[in-house]
Amino acid sequence: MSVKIKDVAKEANVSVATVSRVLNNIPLVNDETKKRVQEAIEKTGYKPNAIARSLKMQKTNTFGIMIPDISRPYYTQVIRGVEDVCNIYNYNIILCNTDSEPTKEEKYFDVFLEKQVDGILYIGKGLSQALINKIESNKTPIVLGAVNDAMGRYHSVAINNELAAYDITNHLIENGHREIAFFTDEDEKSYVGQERKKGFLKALKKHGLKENPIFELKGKYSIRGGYDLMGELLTNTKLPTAVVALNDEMAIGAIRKLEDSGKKVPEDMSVVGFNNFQLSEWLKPGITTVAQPMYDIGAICARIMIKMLNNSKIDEKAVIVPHELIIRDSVKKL
Amino acid sequence: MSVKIKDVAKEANVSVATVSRVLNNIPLVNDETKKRVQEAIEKTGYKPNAIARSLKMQKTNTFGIMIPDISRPYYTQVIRGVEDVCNIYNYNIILCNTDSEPTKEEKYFDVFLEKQVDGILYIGKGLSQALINKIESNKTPIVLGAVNDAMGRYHSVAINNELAAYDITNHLIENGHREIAFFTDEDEKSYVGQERKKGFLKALKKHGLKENPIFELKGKYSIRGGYDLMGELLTNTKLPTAVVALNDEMAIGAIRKLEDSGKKVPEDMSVVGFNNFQLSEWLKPGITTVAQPMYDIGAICARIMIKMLNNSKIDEKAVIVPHELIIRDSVKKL
DNA sequence: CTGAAAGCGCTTACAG
DNA sequence: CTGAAAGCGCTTACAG
Repeated sequence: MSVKIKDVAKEANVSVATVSRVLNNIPLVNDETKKRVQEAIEKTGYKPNAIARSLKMQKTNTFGIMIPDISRPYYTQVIRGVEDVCNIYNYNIILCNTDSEPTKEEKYFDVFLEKQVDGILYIGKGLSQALINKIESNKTPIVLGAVNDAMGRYHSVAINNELAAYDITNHLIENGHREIAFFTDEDEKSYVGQERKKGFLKALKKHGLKENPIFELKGKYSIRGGYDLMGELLTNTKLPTAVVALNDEMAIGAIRKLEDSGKKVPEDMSVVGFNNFQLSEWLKPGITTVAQPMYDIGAICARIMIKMLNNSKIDEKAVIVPHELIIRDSVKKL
Repeated sequence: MSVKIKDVAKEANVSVATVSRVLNNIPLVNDETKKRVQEAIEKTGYKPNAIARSLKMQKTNTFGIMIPDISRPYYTQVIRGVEDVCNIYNYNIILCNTDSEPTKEEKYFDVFLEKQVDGILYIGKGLSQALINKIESNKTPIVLGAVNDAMGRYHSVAINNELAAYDITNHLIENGHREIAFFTDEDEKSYVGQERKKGFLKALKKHGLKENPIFELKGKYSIRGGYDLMGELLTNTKLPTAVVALNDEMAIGAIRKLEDSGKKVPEDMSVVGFNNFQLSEWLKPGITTVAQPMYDIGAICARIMIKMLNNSKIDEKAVIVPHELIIRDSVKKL
């Protein structure tokens, strides 16, 4: 049996109330009593029971965080950011992989409530209506990472996805590209996918270019996904001179397929990605991409959450973090 | 205010004991009463409070898991394995990044105890003496993932690291390599590093080859680390024909440095890695490596933990999962 | 400055 | 089959 506060109290010859006070650094304890209690704690090897404390305090110092898939490097960095600030403020996190499936998101939301988390961090493609209903019928604070809330109801931290897509498309156009393919998410409801599509189209429009529907391909956010999509694209008789892939893994797959088909990047086709995957700088060709401050997104989410719990004032509801166009070698100047 | 078991009881006109019984599927409840309670639960939208339950039951259904760094892909897969089986059995996990630093490991161990986790999963380079002391003065079950316990005290799940290193070194030797460099961990205490070194030396010895201390270089388990190490290696006047890097990221970095120095892989030097990093098959050249079943390691760890908590019999203390030599294009036959 | 007591939201042995 | 009550290990308002 482990030692309880009662045991410490007995050892120190005081009441449990007093022990609790020294544990929580409540000032009005006599210095000598305090020392006696501290010695008793030391001697007994007492460790407070966080569960009991949570029940009494109605606060668990735990966040629930849902992400699509922890084995994807993008999310992994976000989580590290969250963890690092959580550690500073003594919060723990419960992690759930949703695979971006709304039913899993809903299930885990309920799990979080049962576990009495103090706040929920949502990272995913966007809130389903069912999830919004759950959020609304509940007072648990929520913050969104890597997505914005289209309606501006909840706190969020993300880059400006539309602008990011605009920037990289613009980069292509300024390098003389006129026919540009777009490799996007197979999930039409993806908020981020939609935003980037908007930015892509806006850049086209600004330069008087028209979208070619044949060049918009939907697939998986993976190397294999990009590889397959490029396979599809190459069946066309007319080819674009460049492709915008919605993440770097897709871009890597697309490049590999091009090379396997005897084509060179960027000589025969330019390919750009998104997210600045850690490997993207090491590959040949280095991949031109848009970097997101993933670690910061996670860290800021956690900070906002903690502020909400402390009822501190939070400056802006939707925090936009800066993206950065990273130019490497996968784009040819025409 | 959220609804409590008391509110449900009132609604259904029964005692809280009865509500608790239907919640926990304890059979001896009248069918009709049961239905009334279920309706009341539905109506009030009651969700049980897991914290209160944990306090009473002395069981949190939570595992603490410590890993070096969640942003490294190797660990990320392990975690996914853990999570997936935890979900099946309704366990949650609290995650901590230790960066393989013993002081952090010790700190988080205490955090886990305070949080009353039901079990601890240790993933790291090996147990420090201080950590062992903590484990011993405590009854919380522990299982080790990706490392073995040299003394056989604790349950563990890992590949046979010595044999894996032996196999891949052997592969090099059978391809005619006689001078082989070894890129290893800068941390001498790494248990895994030591085991692999043993296997490396054993393979050398078997073929009557001698170790060349100049060719053993210590560095970081990252692309940058491999890049730098290769830079160091290349300062020698005499060069090996092959290098064994202790992970694929290191191997990728080494290859990049070779290429940046105008050398070709595998023509000028062969390079092999470890772990079968997801990108290793997509690169040119494809990297010859040893695959570990990372997801399975995590999943099995979790299953063992759960068995321990149920006092089920567990067949073996140290589970060895199979590794696999994956031959791609980074080794030249001499 | 300190202690006795209530209460956080559950579960379960006991009695009926 | 069901309920009253104790208790899990804490914190804190209240009284002294």
